[in-house]
Amino acid sequence: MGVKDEIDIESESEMNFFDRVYNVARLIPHGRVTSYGAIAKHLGAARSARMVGWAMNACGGREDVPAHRVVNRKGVLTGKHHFQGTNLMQQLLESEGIRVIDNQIQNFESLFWDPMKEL
DNA sequence: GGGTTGACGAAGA
DNA sequence: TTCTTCGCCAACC
Repeated sequence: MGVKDEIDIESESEMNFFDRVYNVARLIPHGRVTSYGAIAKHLGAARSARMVGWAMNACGGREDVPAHRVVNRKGVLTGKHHFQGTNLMQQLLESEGIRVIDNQIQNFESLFWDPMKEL
């Protein structure tokens, strides 16, 4: 029986960077948003915020990954162009009670969800 | 194999 | 204070 040891996720550190990004993104509660840098920082790569964005691009259109809840540090929907349609990202956020004006999330600081602080 | 790009962010001038 | 530059690392040309 030791042929295949159950590869349990003992530690997230063993996971790929992309998977870890998706894992955190899934934890974002509805009606809340976070930033790429916050996720990167939580993963221990504070300076790899770009990789988080790149990971979202690689996610494709996976519903498990609420990429629309991830914006840059300013609360601007910088990646909305990567979603289907022109303002799908904004509509998804507004659908959760988040007000978005001109690609800018209103009351961003209050809606901000810090994975390090919440987790 | 090397240079550029990218859904970012922090630090420096 | 704003503007510029660097870092980060994977993917693309």
